[in-house]
Amino acid sequence: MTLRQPTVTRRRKPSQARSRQAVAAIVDASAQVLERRGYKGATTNRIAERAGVSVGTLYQYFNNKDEIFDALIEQEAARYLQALDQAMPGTEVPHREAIRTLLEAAYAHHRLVLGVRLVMRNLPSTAYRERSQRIRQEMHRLVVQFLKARGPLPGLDDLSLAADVFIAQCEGLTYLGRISRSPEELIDILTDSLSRYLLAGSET
Amino acid sequence: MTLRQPTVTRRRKPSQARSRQAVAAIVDASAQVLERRGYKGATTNRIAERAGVSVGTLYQYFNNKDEIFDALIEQEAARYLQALDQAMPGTEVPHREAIRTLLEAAYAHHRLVLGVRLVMRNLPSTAYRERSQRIRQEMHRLVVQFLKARGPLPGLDDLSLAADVFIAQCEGLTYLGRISRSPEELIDILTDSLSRYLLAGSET
DNA sequence: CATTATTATGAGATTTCTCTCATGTTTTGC
DNA sequence: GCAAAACATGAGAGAAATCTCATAATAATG
Repeated sequence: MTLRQPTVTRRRKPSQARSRQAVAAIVDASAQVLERRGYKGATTNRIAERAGVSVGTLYQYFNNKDEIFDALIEQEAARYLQALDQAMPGTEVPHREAIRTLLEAAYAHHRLVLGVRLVMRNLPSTAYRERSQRIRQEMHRLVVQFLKARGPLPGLDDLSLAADVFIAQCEGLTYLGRISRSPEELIDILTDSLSRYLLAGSET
Repeated sequence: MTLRQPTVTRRRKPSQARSRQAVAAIVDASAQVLERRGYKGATTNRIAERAGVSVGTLYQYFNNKDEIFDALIEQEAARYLQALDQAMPGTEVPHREAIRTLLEAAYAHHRLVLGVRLVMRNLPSTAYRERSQRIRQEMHRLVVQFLKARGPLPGLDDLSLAADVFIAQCEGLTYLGRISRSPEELIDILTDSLSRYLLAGSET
């Protein structure tokens, strides 16, 4: 009997520009198809078609369908955190405006975050938790850093707690965004809510 | 050419207690399998097995797999809203405690809400939006009613807006619940955040 | 410009799931 | 207690998706 290696990468690794482009197109296409047709409708053939390559090409670089989604998760998580990091306002910006800026950055990614999360729920639950936790921890770190940079806020002793409230708001923003008010309005009201929470003791 | 009726119910309708029990078991099983294996792993055979019936029985009452999830969505949405409605505290309860009570009710359902939402995202997008919107509207109505019953809150002119903030918090709670802090702690901090927002102008 | 390495292709073999149907069991009605 | 109606079963037909492989095209190398 032949022993099966776990998660063998028996696939080609792209070395030329052409193939790297193909891989990128496939991952991006997977996000689009996912968005349009849901998990059920996101077949490998459709993804390949949308990416403008053949299924064969797809399977040159991915062992199976879920590996594509794996790559998508990694990519989007990285992009999301990077966007937040870059949007991080300096201390010269007033608190309220700084909060709004971060919320805007979070909102800009909400569609993809949703798609990614949908996929993650279809992963084995351990892998899902591990990934979620990693992303969330990184986001938590960013927000704590943001709050800390703003100096001591009166009435806010536990920054870790405050960061969780912030993240909870971003989550809410993400989901409400699909159905109710307009993006601008949503960001308005959540800026308001968070300002009241974080700046309850201050005057600005 | 034969015209195909849209959504024909060519299935049996349960009339005996036995079959009604089977249908309920199937719907409940679908939620469990969904939770454990994700959308992809929720096959009709597995759902039937978990429900303790045969696939044949399953197809006596449902035209196809998605109809099971349809029933699940209806059931869980109804239960969720009903739970919120029943948990609605009277006006004798202090504001802060009343807020906590509602958040607890919302949290108690978060797992199922998550599962249901996962399914909904795999439905055709129009059906998805329509349902989401209906559920959200009902929830919005409940929260506005709650806020209105509590008399005029200083500094809160737009109750509809406040309700959206409330719902956003519930969403956040739901999602954070999977990964970070303990439920009790989460409810604590969100009670805090919401109290600060809703009661910013009052003294209680 | 010939040789080799890399990449691309898509028909279809294989796998997996959905759903049917012929048959058997239980309940109801009389 | 018997006929009819309702219900249950699960092997497997049919449908649908995943993934392979033999072949061809393109790029790199020297």
